[in-house]
Amino acid sequence: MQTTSSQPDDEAAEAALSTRITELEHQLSHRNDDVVKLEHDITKLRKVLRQTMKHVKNLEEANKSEALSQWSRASTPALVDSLHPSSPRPLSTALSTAPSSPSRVRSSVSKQYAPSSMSSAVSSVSSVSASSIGHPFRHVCRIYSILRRIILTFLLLVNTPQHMAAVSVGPMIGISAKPTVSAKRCTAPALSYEERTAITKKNHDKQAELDAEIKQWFDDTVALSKHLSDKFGKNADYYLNQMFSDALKLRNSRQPNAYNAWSHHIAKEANEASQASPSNLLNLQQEKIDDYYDLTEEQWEQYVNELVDQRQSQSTSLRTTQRGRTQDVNNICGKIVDLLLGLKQCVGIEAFFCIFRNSPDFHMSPRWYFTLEQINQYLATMIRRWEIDKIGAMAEAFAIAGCDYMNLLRNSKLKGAFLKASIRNKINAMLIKITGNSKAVMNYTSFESEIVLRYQIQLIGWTADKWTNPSKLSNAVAPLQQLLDAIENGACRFERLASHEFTTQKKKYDKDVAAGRVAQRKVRKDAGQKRAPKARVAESSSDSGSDSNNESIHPSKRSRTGTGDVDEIVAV
DNA sequence: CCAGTATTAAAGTTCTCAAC
DNA sequence: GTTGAGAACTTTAATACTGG
Repeated sequence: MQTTSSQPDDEAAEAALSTRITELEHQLSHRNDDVVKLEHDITKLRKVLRQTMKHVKNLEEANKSEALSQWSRASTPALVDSLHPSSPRPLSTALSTAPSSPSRVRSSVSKQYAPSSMSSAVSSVSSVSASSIGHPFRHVCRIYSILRRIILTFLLLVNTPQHMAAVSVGPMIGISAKPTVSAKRCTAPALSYEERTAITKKNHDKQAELDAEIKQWFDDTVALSKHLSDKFGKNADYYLNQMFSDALKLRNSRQPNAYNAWSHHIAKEANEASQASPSNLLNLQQEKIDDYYDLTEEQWEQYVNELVDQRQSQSTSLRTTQRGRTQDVNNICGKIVDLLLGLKQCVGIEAFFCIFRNSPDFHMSPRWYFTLEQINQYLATMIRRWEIDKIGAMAEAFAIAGCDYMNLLRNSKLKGAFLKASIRNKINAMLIKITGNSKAVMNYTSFESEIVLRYQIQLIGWTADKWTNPSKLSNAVAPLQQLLDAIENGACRFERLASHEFTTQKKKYDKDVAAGRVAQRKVRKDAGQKRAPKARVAESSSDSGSDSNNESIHPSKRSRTGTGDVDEIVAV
């Protein structure tokens, strides 16, 4: 009987033992999984730590704040995301795009004057380590705390004055405002424990109510974006971007980081593989996130360069269609106008611009913009031939001609006039340069006395057949072009006279003057004579209109009729 | 005395015209 | 269309005068 009674006991014990073994095996397998995960995460952290130490070296040599910012942008979000492989989307994306709680809004505002990227990175890491990560990741949290200490050390390094790489200096003169005297704070009332608890509860309730209201507003907004998406097409995110980020569109684009560059690369590959429909980037990122961590630094750099090239191509490549070009012009004009008006408001400026085409393939009338219409009216009054239609047309014609003036000139007369003007301008510029006198003016008639002896310089390499004012040279193009070339390549130039050369030149000049070989400026015909009183002069001037034969009256200067060849360039 | 103004001549530039 | 001559026009410098 004992045997029969003990046998079932043994069987029960064996079954219980078997169950216990199964449970233990099950727990062990879970623990093994945890260990594998832990090892995996520790490997990733070591990799990040190595990169961090490398950045320490870089920071000692380069712009520390910039490098640190780039590092945090490139590495930290990916690191945070890596610790939540089960999350439906990367944590960094979720953190940045999820409806912000009021407390998060406050913290972001308070950190905007700190090194923002690092602050946010540290807070992200901190929040992850403190709350979200479960028991198996306790070791990871410890390593996180070490990392955080390293990051904080970086912050101190960067913010210490002797490590500043670039210093912006404010204005030398500041406007001194009346200092604000802070009011003396009242002494806090003595409250009992119950009263404090009640106040705390009241504040919490108020905050919860506010959070609920804001959440409601955000949910409504998201619902509206979905409604717009259904009604007008396009993704709902597009409308959220329109609502929240429109003002940011004028800002410069962000520097591409390695994660974004890799994302761009895999999306491009996927889209090229399946022409049918564009792939979902978030899904792609989750599927291939392990590939990202296996990349070498060279591959990171390669992907970043690829993205930079792509952006550059988008911003500067030739638009192939008329519509694309027109849209581009419209967009850029709108942005320029916005920027100028912003400057006008913020700084106090007025401005105008003219945009015109440089290719006959693109059809667009020259566009002018004035922040103030009166500027155009004033210029039209004060400047002869300020006609924006003509100026725009001339600028356009010049640009289309490849910015080569000679291509625009129809005949040798115009070409000669242009070459003479160029010669005059360049000789005047040379004279100003060698004399150091910004008001020096070339004198061809009295060149010997007014230029050579006055400034102790001489002009060598003059190629024209005779020495005279360029205006009086022949309009033949070839010799004028030869002279201009000589001036441009330095063969024709001013040179300083040595003292003995100057003495010789001076003696020769004096001799010529004595011999009457140098034409002197005529003596005024009224020199030494008393003139009529001013009142009488003014009176006779006022009568000039009725007495045009009065030779004592200075003839009124006639304005040019403006019918010359230069105006005809507009018709090109 | 000196700054401002008016007048004039000379220098420099642009335009017209006629010959080729 | 090109070229040269000269007229027409503008700019600059020199000179003289006025009035504070």
